[in-house]
Amino acid sequence: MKTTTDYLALLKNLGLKATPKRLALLAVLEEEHRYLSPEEVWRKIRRRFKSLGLPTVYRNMEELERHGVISKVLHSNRQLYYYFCPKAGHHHHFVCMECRMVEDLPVCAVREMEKDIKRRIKGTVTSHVLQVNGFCGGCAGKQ
Amino acid sequence: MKTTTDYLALLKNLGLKATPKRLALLAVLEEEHRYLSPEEVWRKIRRRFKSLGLPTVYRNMEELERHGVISKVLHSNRQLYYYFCPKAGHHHHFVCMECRMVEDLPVCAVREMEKDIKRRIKGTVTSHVLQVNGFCGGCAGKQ
DNA sequence: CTGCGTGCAAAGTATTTGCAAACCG
DNA sequence: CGGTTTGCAAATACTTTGCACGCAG
Repeated sequence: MKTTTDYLALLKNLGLKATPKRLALLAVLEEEHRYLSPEEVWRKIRRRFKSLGLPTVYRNMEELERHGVISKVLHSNRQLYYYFCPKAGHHHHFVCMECRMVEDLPVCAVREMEKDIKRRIKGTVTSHVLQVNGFCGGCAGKQ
Repeated sequence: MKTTTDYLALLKNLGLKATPKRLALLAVLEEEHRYLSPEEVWRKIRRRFKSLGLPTVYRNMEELERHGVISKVLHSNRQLYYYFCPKAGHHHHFVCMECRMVEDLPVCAVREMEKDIKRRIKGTVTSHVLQVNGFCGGCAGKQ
């Protein structure tokens, strides 16, 4: 749990203005500790303001993703979902398909594969996508 | 390169009717050896028939993907792209961001991570997504 | 024949864009 | 004050759906 001051500093470091809407967006995403779509975020915070447009939420989430504050979650319906990403540095995520909880996975096995891959493709690797799906402890029990 | 007979058998095994349109779709996807969107496939084969609807291509590609004959490629624009997947069994892909070539990666690092992951999340892992992006031998040289 | 496959037209809907007004620093 | 940020409305465009007809097995 972060304080408003933390978010202020976070945004300032990125050269982004700390508007009330950005702060609310960040707070909701972090509190939930689950991935949310722009519309879901919008539903959760819109009433706190006299007006809040859905495009604003889309734009802010996209911006924050570019800066690595939040990260996209892959979903089979190919819609946009984001997760507040507390961990810095390279890592990946486990995503619970039931409750949407996301957990950081500090290990990255792809790094270890890269030498093999480079030899095989005789090219360069610039990025990779990795996400592990399943059921978290709580949800696996209920199955 | 497969023959029409190969595709006939392939479709039969899946319980799908071997229509001329399905055969053309499969042949194009395999020949290209690159990922293509439904619309791109449609453009390439529509003139061979007196009529061919884009929805038909969407439906067939979705169906073939379900049966594991072709596989989805992740793209930053979140549109649908498919790749004809010659390799059977569990594997992942290297995708060239320049020429769209896809190459099978027989190694799966995630399998090795799973024990670690399961301990960490105390849940169950049901699936994972892994894709390596970069530039293939030919395209890396041109950069 | 008989049920899967397809064409066509139409809907759906998440996401994006443009521009003027509001606001943070 | 000056450049961001936002609201609103509208557009975009990919993808999906419904239904009647046609064709593969």
